[in-house]
Amino acid sequence: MFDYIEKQITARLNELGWPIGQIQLSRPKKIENGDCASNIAMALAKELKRAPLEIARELMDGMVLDSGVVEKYEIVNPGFINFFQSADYLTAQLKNILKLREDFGKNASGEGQTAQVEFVSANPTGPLTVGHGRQTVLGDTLANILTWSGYDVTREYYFNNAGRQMKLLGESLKARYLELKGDTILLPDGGYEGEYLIDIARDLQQEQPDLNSETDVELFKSFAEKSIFSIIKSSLERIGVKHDVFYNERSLYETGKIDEVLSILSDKGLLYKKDGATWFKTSDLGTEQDRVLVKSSGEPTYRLPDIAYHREKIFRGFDLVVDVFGADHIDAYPDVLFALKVMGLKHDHIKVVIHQFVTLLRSGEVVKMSTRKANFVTLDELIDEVGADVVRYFYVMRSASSHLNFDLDLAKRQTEENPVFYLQYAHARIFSIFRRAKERGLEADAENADLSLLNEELTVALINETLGFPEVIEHCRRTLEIHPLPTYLYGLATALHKFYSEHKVIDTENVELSRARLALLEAVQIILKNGLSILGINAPEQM
RNA sequence: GCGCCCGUAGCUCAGUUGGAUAGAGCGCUUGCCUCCGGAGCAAGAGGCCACAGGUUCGAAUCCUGUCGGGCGUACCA
Repeated sequence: MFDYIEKQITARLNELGWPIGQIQLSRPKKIENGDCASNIAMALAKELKRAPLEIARELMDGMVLDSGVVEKYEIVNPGFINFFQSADYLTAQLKNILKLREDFGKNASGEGQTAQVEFVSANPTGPLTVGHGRQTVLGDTLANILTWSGYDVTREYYFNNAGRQMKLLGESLKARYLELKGDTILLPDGGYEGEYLIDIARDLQQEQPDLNSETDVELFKSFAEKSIFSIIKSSLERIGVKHDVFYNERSLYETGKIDEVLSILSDKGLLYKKDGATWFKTSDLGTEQDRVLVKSSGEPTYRLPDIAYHREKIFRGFDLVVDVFGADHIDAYPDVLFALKVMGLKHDHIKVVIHQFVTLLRSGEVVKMSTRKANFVTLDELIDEVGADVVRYFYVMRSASSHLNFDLDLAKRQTEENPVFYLQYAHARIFSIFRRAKERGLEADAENADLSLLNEELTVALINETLGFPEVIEHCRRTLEIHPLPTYLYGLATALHKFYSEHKVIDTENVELSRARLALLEAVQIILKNGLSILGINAPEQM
């Protein structure tokens, strides 16, 4: 309907020889203002130097509107043109949902294009924490949205299993291992204190009981990496996330990509040596201080492989690249983009989604989290407490750019009045009605149902609500924000519950009306299921 | 100091590219089960959209400044 009206207005503007700017159509909040509103008359008022109402009248006079789509229109103060959709249009849309079913909501905006979403990317130094969890769910859900928009999506996990931190990890495990053998060995300075390393040390002892203080730390390091990665992958699996590619930073060294970047930047005159380190002139970018790319020890900082990695992403030819980072990485990406730019690479298609921190509250107290210290809460523990569905929903129900307060006590208590259950209940409730209808010999049958019977206020409101689904998906894709989806689904569930309270669906005295209402419920059920599947949440048929 | 994010009901948060009388959940007050699942619905109270200017037909939304909170500002990742 929006497309149709936009087309008609454009045609009419051409006819009148008026300027065609951006035609903004919106869905009015109040039903008395119709189903689609245009502000075009007000927008043109200045340019045409005429009153908006007058412009609206001239525009609309002589406009031909298909009565199968638009039933009527009104021109109201201060110059809105409000369009009211026809009942035929509404029922046609409903039929469309029932025809498309699990494809309803998909669009072709990314058709034939590839997208890569990089998320999690935690180095294997410890289990995933509550903080990683947000990124995990955000990234996976974004990937789902892109899939629904037609993209061929690659989910990627970038990691580094070399360098100082991993060495510290190996040393920490070695200390724990020797500790189990009765030695009193202190953890290395800045080492990893988490209890998970004690468990891993125990496993190692089982497998290889004869290691000692002479054993090369490399052995401990690689055992720790293997063990922790398996813990991480199991967490990801529990929450329904599966990466297509695990990209090892080391490969960038082995294939010489790191050196290539250094030599290109050097040729551009953007590198210089100081105090034994190699510096990158980022001051052109506006940073106060230049950044170190290679430490005086000869080891690169994280920035250098990050640049090389993103250069590879460009070479790999993705049409869209999405990086999901936590707010603590906010300073890294401008450097990377700057480096790509000076290397003459186009990077407009690289989008960065930054999410703010998760504050975890337990018994009203803020739990500070640090992987190296022992006092963190893992994603696994969170899933144990509230379940994967609740975890996934809570992580995406808020805007990524807002801080997320995750109150564990509340999340547990909310097993009774949780928005997740509200949505799942709506879905289950529909199935319950279907089961009961079947007992009475009634089934949803859109082909033969007389959908024009669906004309009561709450019923029309519910149908209208269903039509918004594709718009929400499209909006999520465009903005790379996903919280509008849970918000939308919640509203749909509310519209359903309201409809349910007002109208009895199964009425053996009125089979025609029952059929039509069952068809409507089926449409709602399809959308709930589609929406929940994008969120990675179960849509139960009974609870 | 500088950069990014946030500031909307008692609390947690929505509010599509600027639109019409700013919304929801929780909590509080009060109704609705002989009836398809009450994990629900209805009604009520609760607001100077942090503050001050500006842009315009029109601002919670855009611009500037101020105040408050978070994150960063490493030869850690």
